Amino acid sequence: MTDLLANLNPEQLAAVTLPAEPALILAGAGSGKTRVLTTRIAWLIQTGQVSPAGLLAVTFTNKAAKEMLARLTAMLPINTRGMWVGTFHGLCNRMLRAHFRDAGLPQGFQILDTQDQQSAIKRLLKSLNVDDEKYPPRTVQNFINSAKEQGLRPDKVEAHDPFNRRLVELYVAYDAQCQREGVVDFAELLLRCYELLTFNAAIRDHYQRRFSHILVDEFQDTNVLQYAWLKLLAGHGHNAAGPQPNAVFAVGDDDQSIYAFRGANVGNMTDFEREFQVRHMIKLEQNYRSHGNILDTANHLISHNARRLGKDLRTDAGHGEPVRVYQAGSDALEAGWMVEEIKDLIAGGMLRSEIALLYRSNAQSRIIEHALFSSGIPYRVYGGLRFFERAEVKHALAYLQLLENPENDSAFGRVVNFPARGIGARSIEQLQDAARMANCPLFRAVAYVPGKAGTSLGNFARLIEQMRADTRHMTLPETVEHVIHASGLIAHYQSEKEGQDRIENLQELVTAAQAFVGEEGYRLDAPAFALPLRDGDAAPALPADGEAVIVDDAITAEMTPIVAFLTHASLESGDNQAQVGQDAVQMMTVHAAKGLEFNVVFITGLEEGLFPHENSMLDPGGLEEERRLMYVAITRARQRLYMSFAQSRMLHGQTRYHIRSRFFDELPEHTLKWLTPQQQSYAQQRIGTGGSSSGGWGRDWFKRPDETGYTGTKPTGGMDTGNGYADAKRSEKTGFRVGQSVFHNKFGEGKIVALEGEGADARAQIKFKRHDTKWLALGIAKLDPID
DNA sequence: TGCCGGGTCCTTTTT
DNA sequence: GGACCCGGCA
Repeated sequence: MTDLLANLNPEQLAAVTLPAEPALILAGAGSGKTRVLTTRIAWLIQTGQVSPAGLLAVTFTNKAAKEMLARLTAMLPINTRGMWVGTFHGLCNRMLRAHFRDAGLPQGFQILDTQDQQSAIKRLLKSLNVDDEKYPPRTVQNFINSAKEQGLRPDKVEAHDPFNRRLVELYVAYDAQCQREGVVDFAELLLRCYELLTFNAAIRDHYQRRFSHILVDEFQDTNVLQYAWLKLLAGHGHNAAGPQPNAVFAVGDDDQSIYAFRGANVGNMTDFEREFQVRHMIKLEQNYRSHGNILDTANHLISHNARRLGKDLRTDAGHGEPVRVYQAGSDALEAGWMVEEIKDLIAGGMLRSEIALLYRSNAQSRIIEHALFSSGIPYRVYGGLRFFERAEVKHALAYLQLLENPENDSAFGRVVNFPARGIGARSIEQLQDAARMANCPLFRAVAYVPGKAGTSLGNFARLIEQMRADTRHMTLPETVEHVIHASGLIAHYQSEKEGQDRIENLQELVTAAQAFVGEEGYRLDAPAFALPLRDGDAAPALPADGEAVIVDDAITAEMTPIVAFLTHASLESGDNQAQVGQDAVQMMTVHAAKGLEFNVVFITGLEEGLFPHENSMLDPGGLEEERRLMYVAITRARQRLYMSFAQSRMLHGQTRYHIRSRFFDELPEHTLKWLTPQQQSYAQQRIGTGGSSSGGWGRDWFKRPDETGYTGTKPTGGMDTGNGYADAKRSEKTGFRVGQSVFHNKFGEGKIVALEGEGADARAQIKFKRHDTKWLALGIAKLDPID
């Protein structure tokens, strides 16, 4: 045990060895957060306070879960298989698989990823003849997901206007469609599981008794529903199984909350503190990653945020180098400068993989890639399409889905005519009519379509039936192999000139299936264990501590290997790129960099409108989130940090002129070293600003703020600044607020960018999706709020 | 049925 | 600038 706790600093030690009570650990960047979390688990087990089966640890990403398990195995000689360590979605999936009947789901329910969900919604809108100008699939999707993430079923969603009432109707129809087809989207996994625990006392009691310790990683990123789910499992409040709620050990950093835009609620941290009457709050402020100048820069910046729990990172590492700041004439020059710097670094012995190039938005990567490519520096771009999201892979998976579940109309629609087999839009329409008449899935409606269309559809149905028969006794990898050939996918891509990569990906899918079978130990002859808490069980058979593995195997046995593999594919979309292993410069968005660290970090494109992003100003608190994002970016660096910005940049096909980011005005002077003079050189001016002169935020961009009196708070133009709360006040006068989405009968959907005047003079500037940005008089224009 | 061209959109993203 | 979607045409 002494081994386990050796080398922890006093705060870490205190956190690891806290008593079994609610605790909140404020873990700053680079403060050894994962170490504390895993050591805590190991310590709890080793001291006999809990068995591996009696704790639940939840993370956001599969990567984090795997990392935790790997470190745990290194610390303790235990079998981590069957332990409840995973992502929110993974753990909910597991519970739903075990209790599928109680959850009202079919046994082999399939999981929709974001793409699948979008196409399901498109299909729904089409079948209901909904005007997709007024109700774009994206809008409907966001509406449904955000409702679910707040734990709201359609009957609980407040809708005060016709637009929202219609959205609620669509939400109802969408859920019905999913239920009919036996599919579940990501948010549904969580909501369904939450409802399972809410409405089924026996199951709730079971898990509440079982998980005496609950550990949560990245707690600042939890949304309302996830927090509610945790409260249920913890036995907090009136639903408690026993007098004592289970010990929730939440680790998070409010300063690194960068996912509010997708529903994360930092407020969960203070709510948790209050609702669980947290007596143990420990701050981990000792940073083991970055040099002093880098930390000072980060601390200084983040101190400009008003809403913080408060925390200051410190290091023993010494000041180190200053933060280097570079002003470039253009985005191309910025990239060119970076390439030169990188060459020097590499020449000086720096590993390429220890150099990270960060940017705010993906669109910025292209020009940097171009520069790196031209000078022959190997690089790797993170983000973008992942393995299981590729079209050809999705096609193959759709065939597998259809083998398993012929009711899955999404899968049917995806591959009925892919590869092309003469089934066109008209045949599909006939089929849909038939399905509607007979009130059955498309697959079964095939029998009711007469004539030529019926014949080609019949051939397709027979193809699927044949595949199902042929693969009945095959292993999973054999099945995948068979399907990619028998479906005609391989042949199709062979005839396509650009098809070679796709064929390789399909082969890779077979390999993935092999790896999956190997890892998960799926055997077709797996003994079927009885599940606890199944229908008809008089007394729920609660697995005693230590029997976690049995439950896990039971779930495995309930799922066919195909369902298990499909689930794996949806919940874990795979790696992005094949070229792992090579020593390459790392390129990614700041969001993607969270949790990573590098010796050298370049933060690029630090310009007003880009970083902070102009759209962030529409949300209340948006600027603070951008600042946290910047904080995350800075704290990725160990030894050397560069920051750069360009005076002109190609954006959306237009040259735009930006002033440098206001964040520069929030950094301490003494940690920065400007590599460029304040005035750009003549040569830079010529290359950088050549041609266009439109757009921009004004004419002072080429001067430092101290010369112009520019305070860094207000660029010209309609962009609102500051905290966004001022606008919330204005809404009392006009009934509208900045950032609000509205619908106009003529111009369609838009977002309010600015408001001015009051009463009869009140005007709103609205950025319309399908039209230009316009000023409209609120007394005259009829605007419907749509959010 | 399938291909081409025009129109439109464009922050961040995990599951 | 570029990806993606849809509509029109061969």
